[in-house]
Amino acid sequence: MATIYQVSDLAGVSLATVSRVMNNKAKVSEKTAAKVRAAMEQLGYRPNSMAQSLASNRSNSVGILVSELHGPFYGSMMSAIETQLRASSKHAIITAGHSNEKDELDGIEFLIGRSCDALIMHVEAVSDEYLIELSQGSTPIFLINRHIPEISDKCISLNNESGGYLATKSLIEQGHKDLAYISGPLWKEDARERLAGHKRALAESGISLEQTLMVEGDFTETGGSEAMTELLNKKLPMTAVVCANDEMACAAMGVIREQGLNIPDDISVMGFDNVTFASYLYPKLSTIDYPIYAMGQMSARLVLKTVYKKELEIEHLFEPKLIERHSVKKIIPQ
Amino acid sequence: MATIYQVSDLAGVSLATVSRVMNNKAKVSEKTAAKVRAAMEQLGYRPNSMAQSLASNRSNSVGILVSELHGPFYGSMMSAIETQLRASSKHAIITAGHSNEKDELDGIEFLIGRSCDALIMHVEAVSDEYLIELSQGSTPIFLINRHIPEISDKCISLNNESGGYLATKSLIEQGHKDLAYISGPLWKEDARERLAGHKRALAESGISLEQTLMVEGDFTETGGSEAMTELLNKKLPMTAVVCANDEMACAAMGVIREQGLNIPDDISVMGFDNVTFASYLYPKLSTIDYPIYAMGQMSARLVLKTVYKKELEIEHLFEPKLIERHSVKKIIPQ
DNA sequence: CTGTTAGCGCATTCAC
DNA sequence: GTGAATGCGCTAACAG
Repeated sequence: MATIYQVSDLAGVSLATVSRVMNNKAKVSEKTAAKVRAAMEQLGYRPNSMAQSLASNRSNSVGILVSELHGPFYGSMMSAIETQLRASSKHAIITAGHSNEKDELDGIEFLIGRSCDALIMHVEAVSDEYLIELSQGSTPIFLINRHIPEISDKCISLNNESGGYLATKSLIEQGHKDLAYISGPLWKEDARERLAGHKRALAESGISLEQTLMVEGDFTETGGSEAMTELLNKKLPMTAVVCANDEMACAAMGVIREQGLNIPDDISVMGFDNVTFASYLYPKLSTIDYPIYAMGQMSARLVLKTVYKKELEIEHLFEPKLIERHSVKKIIPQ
Repeated sequence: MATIYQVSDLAGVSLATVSRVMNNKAKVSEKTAAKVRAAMEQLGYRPNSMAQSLASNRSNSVGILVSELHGPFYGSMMSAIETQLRASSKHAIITAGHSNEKDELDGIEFLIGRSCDALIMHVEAVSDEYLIELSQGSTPIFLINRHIPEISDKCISLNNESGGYLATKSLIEQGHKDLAYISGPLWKEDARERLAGHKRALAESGISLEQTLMVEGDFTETGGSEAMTELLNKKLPMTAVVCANDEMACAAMGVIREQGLNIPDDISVMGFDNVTFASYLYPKLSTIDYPIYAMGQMSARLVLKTVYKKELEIEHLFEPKLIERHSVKKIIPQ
């Protein structure tokens, strides 16, 4: 790899000048600039970004921490962020936290160590206190799908409670009374919030919790299958099941069908997230739209605005909305 | 951030010694090592990886270039690689090439500029020549889903032709004669290979190409919908459609059903890739298994072996296999 | 076993 | 406008 020295040699200027034309800071006469550019071209020169960051203390790259690298939800999130960032010539460095504290901490340290100019994180295991402290540090951090009042200007979040409410509410409005609920893992905040929304809708309609079924899932397909199986085994009346995310809903649909039951005639299914494949299922899944792409984009804009001083409008709280497709049946009261 | 100097100060040793205990190279007496560790602890010292790489010319991180950050296929691939790498304390730096030459080149340069110790790439737009030349460079590169004879020791690939053959062959064996094919974008090598396999199966069974339908798709759901619609509009006899990947198969199922047709009674559907959601579709999609997780893992092992000198067994060519589920109907000859 | 001395490739004061 | 000097934080010889 050619270095800045070789370029300055070939161009017959000092390395400071080369540096200047690279970053087009300070004025350089068009004539010498041309010489330098020619030399860079000829040598196939590429600045070493490690050296750049070491010297300048910034890297034009932002660290992204997601829980997993797979799955439609994180896929959309990563895509959204990367696309938005790249449009401003910033790069994303992505790593996974696997929803456990050790890996999340590890990932955060890694990203900070790589001198990312900022971090955008979807973290679930680290504490609010830790994040608040981290936010005082020299690397700006931004949170997605998590709201911490003390640093709410750094959060992009969804009203999960409202989403949970909408889901159950719509089922009730369509005549369902015997509802089952497959929650997310309750140590996760969003899972708790969605459940809270569910309970609010129930309470509002005078349906007591006791007369409903609930199983704790884990947001994965495997967990969804197990939960649905457990629910069915209870042999209790149930005309609809609301799932705390689409992956579980999808798996639930599978086991319902394996039991010879029809969706939505025997059991209606409601999801949450509105991931890409929700509309490709059969029947098409009714769900709650989680505007993760827009939120990912917004988090990148937040970074662009805060760290790189671009003029941008920011929205911190997003609202979910109901998407009615074909997995829910309207019950005619008899 | 604390630097190595502050640590050496506090511990009362030279910075060389601090460096030694960090990398536990060379022998350091347990006593001084303990002092150093205590100092590091106390200062919350974290080595600056930029400085480390600049000085050592290696970064303990490997660059991953995928076409997209979303989608089940790349999700599995990234997860597989990251998991395997992390088990050896190496980190992945991921970026997207968007299947176009500019972004792929850009991504490669970015990753090399970040002094990745190696690159694992799923590239489609750059030329073989470019890659061969790149492989002579100082950063080792490895290719996934692409076979270039000149550098086959750096390739982890799938026998796509065989996969294409298996798919069509199985349909023919089940009595289908009026086949339609939705290919991938034919400028992509894997799309061409899969199509070649399809043609071989056809030829072998004496079915002429003329009596089959074919439309070029683009591996996306949108493209799959359009292609299937086009196929249906031709109003020609068709008992089965084989799709060059699962995303398109999924979309094709959607439009088939919208036309009031039944799967597999009216039209059988065959996919390719066996992505996670293939088994969650209804009916469950029959497809060709692309062991992308294993291949991603293997590519990481290749890096571990070649670059980091671990003892590992490597397999370069993977074979696809037929997964029979419920989207294909056996036709009883009358 | 431990300390000293040079750079790694670049950005950034300062002078001129 | 342009060049010379200094340092970012660390590794890697080389001595001792």
